[in-house]
Amino acid sequence: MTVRKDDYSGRRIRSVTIAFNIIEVLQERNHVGVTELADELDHSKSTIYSHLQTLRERSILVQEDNGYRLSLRLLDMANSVREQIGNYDVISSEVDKLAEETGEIAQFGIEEHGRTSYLYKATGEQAVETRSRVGIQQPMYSTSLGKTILAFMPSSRTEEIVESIEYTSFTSQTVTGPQELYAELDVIAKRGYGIDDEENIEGLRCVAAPVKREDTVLGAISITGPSSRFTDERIEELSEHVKRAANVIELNTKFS
Amino acid sequence: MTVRKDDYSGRRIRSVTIAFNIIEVLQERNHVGVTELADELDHSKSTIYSHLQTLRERSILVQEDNGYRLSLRLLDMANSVREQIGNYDVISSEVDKLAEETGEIAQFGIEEHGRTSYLYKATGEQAVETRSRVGIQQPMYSTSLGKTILAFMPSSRTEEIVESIEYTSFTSQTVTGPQELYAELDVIAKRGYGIDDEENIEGLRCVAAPVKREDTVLGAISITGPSSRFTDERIEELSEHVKRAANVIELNTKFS
DNA sequence: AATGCTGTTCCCCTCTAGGGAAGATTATTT
DNA sequence: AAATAATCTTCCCTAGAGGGGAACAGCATT
Repeated sequence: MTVRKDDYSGRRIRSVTIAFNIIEVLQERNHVGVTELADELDHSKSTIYSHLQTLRERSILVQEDNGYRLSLRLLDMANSVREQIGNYDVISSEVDKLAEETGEIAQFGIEEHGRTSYLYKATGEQAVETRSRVGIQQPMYSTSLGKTILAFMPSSRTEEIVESIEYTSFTSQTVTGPQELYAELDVIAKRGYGIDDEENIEGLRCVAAPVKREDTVLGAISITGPSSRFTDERIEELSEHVKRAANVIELNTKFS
Repeated sequence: MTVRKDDYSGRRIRSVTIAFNIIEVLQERNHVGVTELADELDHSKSTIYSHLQTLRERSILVQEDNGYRLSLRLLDMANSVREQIGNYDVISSEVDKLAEETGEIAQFGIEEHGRTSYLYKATGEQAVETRSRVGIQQPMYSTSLGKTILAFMPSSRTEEIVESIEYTSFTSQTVTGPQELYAELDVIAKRGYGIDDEENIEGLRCVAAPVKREDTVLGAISITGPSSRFTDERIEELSEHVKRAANVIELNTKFS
């Protein structure tokens, strides 16, 4: 297996960075004008203007009366990403089912550059609000999805990631270093599912099961809920649900 | 109302163009390497490499064993776009309903830079295959969605668009110029719904109703199907369906 | 061990692209 | 309606960004 570096080496292209800064601003707030963007990103109006024209020509954004906004073109890109991941339909339908039958939050995540990225999320009837969102990243060591993925990927890759992590304690329960994490991963590997016991967010617990494929993991599927409802017994019970869902997804992964 | 130019003036940023060329290649095919991209886009490996590192740092793409692929970050962007459009939930549920009750393809589109962009698509039981896809653009003058939107937007904007169109005949029925188009728009405005009678694709007919808001149009909702099933009577019948769906969406558009 | 792939780094030189400022256009004010 | 103040857009100058070539490094295959 090729050794991947998760640090960022090499040169950066400044104008590309500027372009994505613009896109990021537009992601948070639409109908922004040239002047406003120039002020916010600390560039001259002419610079921003040229960028906007470039992005506009590429149909990344549209110009409307009251400013620029991101275009639907991005929806097409997102679709391509979903298709490339493969098995999106099975995954989403299993996550939906899980959310419905448990009433909680169900999610599917994969590893990207040593972090957990959410591919799909469904919220059940009594689900709590969380800040997790499709497409964003979270640390691997503080989430059930991340730890579960780590526990089942080829050990060479697991080590790469574990060693490159900078550990930050989000709560008093957060794993604080490699040794502790390795121990936890062992437990998960043996038990077959991973738990997040208020390690990422105070008051929230999760259970996750890996979706395996040959000698590696495609991702993991999880359920999240408030500690009040997520007793040890309930978690064990829920672990059966996630394992079953994971299994269904695995069975539908013959090709791709 | 501000006069918008739909032609592309001003300077372009070359490196941003290169970056999006890379993204476009990656959209069609994942796990592409540096060398391959350099060949395909006709740039040196070092150039492509720097770009890839930049995009990687921005989490636009991920580097895996067998090459680069677009990251889930794009799903997050797509979500922002949907949120910015507003009323996405009502729109998608109405389109779903429409597809289900008619068994055909139902779509919702908006205008972007004088073209029709698809925001949402649902396919019913007996739906035919089409190349339309969420996020992509089609001409306004050859689609029921586009013509319907044109028919109900402020006339100043309609003119701007109609005049800037370059007319291409996709089928023998395609509208061929401004005069013909204006006449058609009049009919649509009076009738309350628009029709595409094999004007965009041979063998396909569509009906669309506008989703209005104050003095302008948010977009339009349509049903598409094979001419064999879409007799004039059926179309008139279906027009009621789309008008009803459009109305439901309108009623849910108080804010935003 | 040798060859042929990849990805990565280095350096040079050109011309890109960022910035300032002035000109257009539209909006707001009086 | 004229005047003012915002925008957006264009133009030009010049520093340094970034594209390219080539050499290097790391794997894989033979």
